[in-house]
Amino acid sequence: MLSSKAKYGLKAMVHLAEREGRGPVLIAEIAEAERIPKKFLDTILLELKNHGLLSSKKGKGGGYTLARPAERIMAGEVIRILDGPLAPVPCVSRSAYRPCPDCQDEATCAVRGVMQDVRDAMAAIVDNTTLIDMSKRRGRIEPVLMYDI
Amino acid sequence: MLSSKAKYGLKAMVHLAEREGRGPVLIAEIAEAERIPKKFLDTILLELKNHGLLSSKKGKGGGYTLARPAERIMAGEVIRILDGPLAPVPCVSRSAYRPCPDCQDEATCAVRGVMQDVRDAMAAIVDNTTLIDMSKRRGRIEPVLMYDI
DNA sequence: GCAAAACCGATTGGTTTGGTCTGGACTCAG
DNA sequence: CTGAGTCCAGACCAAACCAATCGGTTTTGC
Repeated sequence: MLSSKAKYGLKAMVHLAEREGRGPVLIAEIAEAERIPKKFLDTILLELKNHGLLSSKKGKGGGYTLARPAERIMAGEVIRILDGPLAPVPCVSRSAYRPCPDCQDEATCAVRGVMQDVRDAMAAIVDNTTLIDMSKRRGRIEPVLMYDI
Repeated sequence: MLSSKAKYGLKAMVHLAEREGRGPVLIAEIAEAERIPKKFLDTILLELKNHGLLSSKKGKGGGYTLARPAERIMAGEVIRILDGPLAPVPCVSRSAYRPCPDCQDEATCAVRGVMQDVRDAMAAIVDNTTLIDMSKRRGRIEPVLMYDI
């Protein structure tokens, strides 16, 4: 299950992708537009910033911007930062392998094989979906924004 | 993340698949062989029984047996019973659709599309993997996979 | 009747989730 | 310099969830 945190993070990132090139965006604006509790979003964006996905500027005229072009930021990066490894069991994680505490022999574990397949299938999707892909796929909120000055 | 409960349930089901046709198997035997806390396994097997995946016999000479041939029991069934729906967000679940409490319009949700793909990819695997598949695969060396993380 | 075994409801202790609170640090206009 | 506007940081908290256990009860075979 995707946590609220990761869900909010993805929504916020897509929001930023859609404002790309138009300067810093306020937390408050994102929170209102995407209906995310502002204080919670605070901590989420900070975490994404500390992992290098966002840049920020303080003070008047400040806000957040994507640290890289939106077409090079993958959904999988956001999810891993906010929710941890994708892998359903730690022993099949590539980014954060750990042996499962309860099985003494990975080779004879009946569960591992199928979970490895699941992990790979999930990774194949989220690591090939960019913020732009996500934005394009959603139904447009305000077409009026296209006629921006 | 797969819960311990589902993991134990899968292991127990594969264990039963490997004893297929040889009469009821004791909880205690499964618990010892698969290194699962017995009392916990108690509740897990009961739940699987109440959902129709297992049959049981009480008293001396009792135990659990698969309610259907192992080649017709899918990993996905076990996982859904013990862990609930696969879908990362409720609004893309086929078996248990619910609107996400926080988005007021599914059509404009940026997250829904990619999560739907993830759900479908997971389902394609776990709903096409039988207990027999899991049993056959265990003990073998996993082929090196090509996905990057 | 007695022991073996599954069945069942309640409870516990720990962890995670989904936040909030309070204050600090930095930036810029005037 | 000062203060309003921002982001930054950590401690804190209630509720939910998880993993497991407890203490029994029923059913069955002999």
